[in-house]
Amino acid sequence: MIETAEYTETEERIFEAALRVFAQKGKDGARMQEIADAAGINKALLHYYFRSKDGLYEAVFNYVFHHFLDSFGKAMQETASFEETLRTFINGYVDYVRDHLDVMRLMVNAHLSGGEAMGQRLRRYMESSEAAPPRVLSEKILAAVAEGEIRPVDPFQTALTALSGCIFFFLIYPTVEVIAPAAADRDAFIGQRKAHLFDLLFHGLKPRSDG
Amino acid sequence: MIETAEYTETEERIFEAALRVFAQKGKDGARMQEIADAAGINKALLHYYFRSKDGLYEAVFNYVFHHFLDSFGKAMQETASFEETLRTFINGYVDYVRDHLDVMRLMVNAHLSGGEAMGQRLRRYMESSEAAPPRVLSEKILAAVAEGEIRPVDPFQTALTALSGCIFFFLIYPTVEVIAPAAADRDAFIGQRKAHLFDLLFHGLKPRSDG
DNA sequence: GTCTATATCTCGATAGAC
DNA sequence: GTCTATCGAGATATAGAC
Repeated sequence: MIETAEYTETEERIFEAALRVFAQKGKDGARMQEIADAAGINKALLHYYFRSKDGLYEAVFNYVFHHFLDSFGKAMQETASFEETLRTFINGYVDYVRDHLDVMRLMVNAHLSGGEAMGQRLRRYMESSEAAPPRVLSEKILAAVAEGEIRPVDPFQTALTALSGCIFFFLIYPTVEVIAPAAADRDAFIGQRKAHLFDLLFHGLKPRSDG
Repeated sequence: MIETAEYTETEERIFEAALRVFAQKGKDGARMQEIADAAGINKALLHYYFRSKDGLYEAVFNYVFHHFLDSFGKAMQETASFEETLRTFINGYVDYVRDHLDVMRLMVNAHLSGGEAMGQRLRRYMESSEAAPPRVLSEKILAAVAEGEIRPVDPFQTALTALSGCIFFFLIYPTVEVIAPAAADRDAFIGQRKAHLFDLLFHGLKPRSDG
């Protein structure tokens, strides 16, 4: 569920339904009829509120795009130790994706079809966004390396690995459930995932005496 | 490019084209006309070879599904040390996805729309597949933990993290290119990624004297 | 096997009653 | 604002010539 304060109740119902359908089927694969059904309204109303399918998609995408990037960057910036930074990133991202699965799915779908368009959009947005969590993590890693708090690693590659670990398993959860018996209890599995990611990354980054 | 030995030359051209289009647009979003154009043939021929759009998608999906899982499991099983296992997994997976981007995209697309169907399919297939690389890695981790070669970690979570690190960045490469200047040189970036992943995971798994 | 032409249906979008 | 009915474009699929 996304907080869409600036919309009326009906618009919000459409919005939520559209996000769900677009996220799963993609822009081309989605059907206006399916969105209308999901929203519990008539198909004509979609066009009354949002002029066209393109218009509806743009509205949903733009909202989601900012929502996703702005999620919890500030909390990241306020962390004191690197340990806290890493923990905030992992818990924050995993919780965010858990609570906004379709937001993540829509972003992934947008990457699948038309990656260049994705790049363009991001380029425009990035100029005004300093607080995207992966960027903040990257900077914190750079600082921690300089302080000797962690081993000398590539900050961007490391942030990318952390990000992957937080998101990818949600994307392939149907497969994960088949392979791992433990994944049947979703909440428990997510908890394990957070703990594992922190443990592995923290130990992987800690300086070592023996080499 | 995929090796499709059991198909004629025309069928193969269709196959490749269909994979490309289905991977980017999804099953519903794909257009038979676009596939025909990409294959350099007439639309009617698609129906001559594969009865329907559904039939074509099923053929492509089933082939890709096995191709993806069988990729290099055997090489994994033959590794001696855990260090070699990890290196084989990372290099193998990264290279495989680099060379078969659309295979990965099709699998991701299938997860986005209709995850349950994905689970069903996988469940059927898994019974006859012992060599899927993540499974082999998971077993090797379990053995290495027992031997005291690496720290006591959850084998499945660890394999999942390795897998995420090898695949996810390809999926969001358009975004990666915008954020990381280094990603403009794709080959170099992929090399860095392999090195980073091995370094971080290996150090993260190594036993430590200091706790 | 490969093409052109066409039938059939589905989807996005609009008109118009209420 | 919300509905029913419908138009017209574009999609899958087939028929039939070569």
